[in-house]
Amino acid sequence: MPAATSAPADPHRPDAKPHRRAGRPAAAVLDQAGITSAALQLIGKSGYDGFTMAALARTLNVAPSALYNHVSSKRDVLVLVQDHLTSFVDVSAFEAEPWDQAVRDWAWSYREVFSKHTPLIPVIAVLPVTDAPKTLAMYEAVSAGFNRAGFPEERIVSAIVALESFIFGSAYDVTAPADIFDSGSMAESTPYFTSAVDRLAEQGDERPADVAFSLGLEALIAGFGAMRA
Amino acid sequence: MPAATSAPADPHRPDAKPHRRAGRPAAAVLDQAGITSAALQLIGKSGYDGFTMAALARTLNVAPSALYNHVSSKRDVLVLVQDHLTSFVDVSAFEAEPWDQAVRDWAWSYREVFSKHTPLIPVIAVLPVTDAPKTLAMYEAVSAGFNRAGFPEERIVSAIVALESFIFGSAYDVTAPADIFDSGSMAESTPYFTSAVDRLAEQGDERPADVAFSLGLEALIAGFGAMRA
DNA sequence: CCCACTAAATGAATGGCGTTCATTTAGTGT
DNA sequence: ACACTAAATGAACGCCATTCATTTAGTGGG
Repeated sequence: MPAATSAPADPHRPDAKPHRRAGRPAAAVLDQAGITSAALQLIGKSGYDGFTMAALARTLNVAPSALYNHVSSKRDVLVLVQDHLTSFVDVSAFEAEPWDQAVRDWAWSYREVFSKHTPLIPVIAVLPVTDAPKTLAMYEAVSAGFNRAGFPEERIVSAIVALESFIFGSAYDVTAPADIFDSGSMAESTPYFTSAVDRLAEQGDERPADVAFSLGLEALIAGFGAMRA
Repeated sequence: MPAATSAPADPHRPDAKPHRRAGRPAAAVLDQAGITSAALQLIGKSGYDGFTMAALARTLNVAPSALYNHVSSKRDVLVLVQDHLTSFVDVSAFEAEPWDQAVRDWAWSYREVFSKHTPLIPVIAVLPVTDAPKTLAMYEAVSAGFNRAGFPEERIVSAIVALESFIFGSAYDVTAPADIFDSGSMAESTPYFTSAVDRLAEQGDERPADVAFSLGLEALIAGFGAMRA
């Protein structure tokens, strides 16, 4: 049985090889890194609908069943992709900017990355950090930033969870159709809402999803910022 | 072709029948309301994994293909279920409580309902309101409450969207495993985060998801509350 | 009264999916 | 040269949503 996703290699010792009791065939066509990048490519080209184990195997010139020597399920592949994507989330501001700006930069970057991968959100949201080392690394960077900014330690995790929840929900908004709030023929029975929608449309040309995200994010930053020592 | 979900019957005239040019068979075993309630029951009993068109048809004593006379896809059924569930979200506080308490009550109720139905969230989040009359009614009640409280009209929709995003993301948290933040063997390489997780665990016995939700919600309420006239 | 018309239900078929498994292939250390 | 093993194969399996030609059974108009 191959190493499962839940026991990833220690990134600090990439040479570390699992204990083996006999010879190992050299010509390994497949490995988790290769599967991950092929999956990411395939998703980029065909979307999540076109992302099937058969299609993934085809891009790797391999039989579908061969994948199961390196991965225990399709969900496993999604977890690998998710963790890889998380390394694209920019946490650098936590070492260069004041706390509020760091949170802002991180949150926008986080939403940006996953708004193109909303089918992963149900997976991420309930995934133990043990199964996602790069995600864990992101949490570490953010936690360190909160700590450095004098944020009360017992609330750090809750604040991150709250921010993340808002970010995930907002990632969906980005993909919503532009006319999602058009009440159409029922407009006359919903005067308050219809009027509010019209007023929004009159506003600047900024994307509605961006306006809502900014509004909520600034409220969260202000509210949490007041908790610092 | 049967009436689609996107053209629901006017709730104010339940007797209104679509124009027909010839006789209509009386023994209609199936209709959208029956399908919706059967679907809800089935989901309650078997979860979303057990919710298949075949299983749904079985509970209605009907062939799977018969469903397609009343519904155009499985997604359509999910939309019906979603809209029905939304009528369980409590918006009454907007007519009885001050604005901040009304938002609080509504948000907790909203999260409560959909935390048991997270597979619907990807559907709701991008669903045009036209296809979901009860959801539209909820927006109307909330908009009216914001208006009455002196909230600037051009920001009402953005505020609701932000709150909703936070609620949807938080609904996932409720279903996450308790040990989701256990960094396990990698604890020593993530000292800040591990320490923050430990500190959280030392706190009261309130569910972590509830603490995070409360933290974020209060920040949003405070931030948005300051915008009122 | 019955006939033309229709909505609704049927059951078989389709194509795709994720996954399993017995088997084969091909390197490796002893 | 042999024992051992990881990895790849290809054929199956069961399940899924959906389609479609056909049948069933009511109804209003003549």
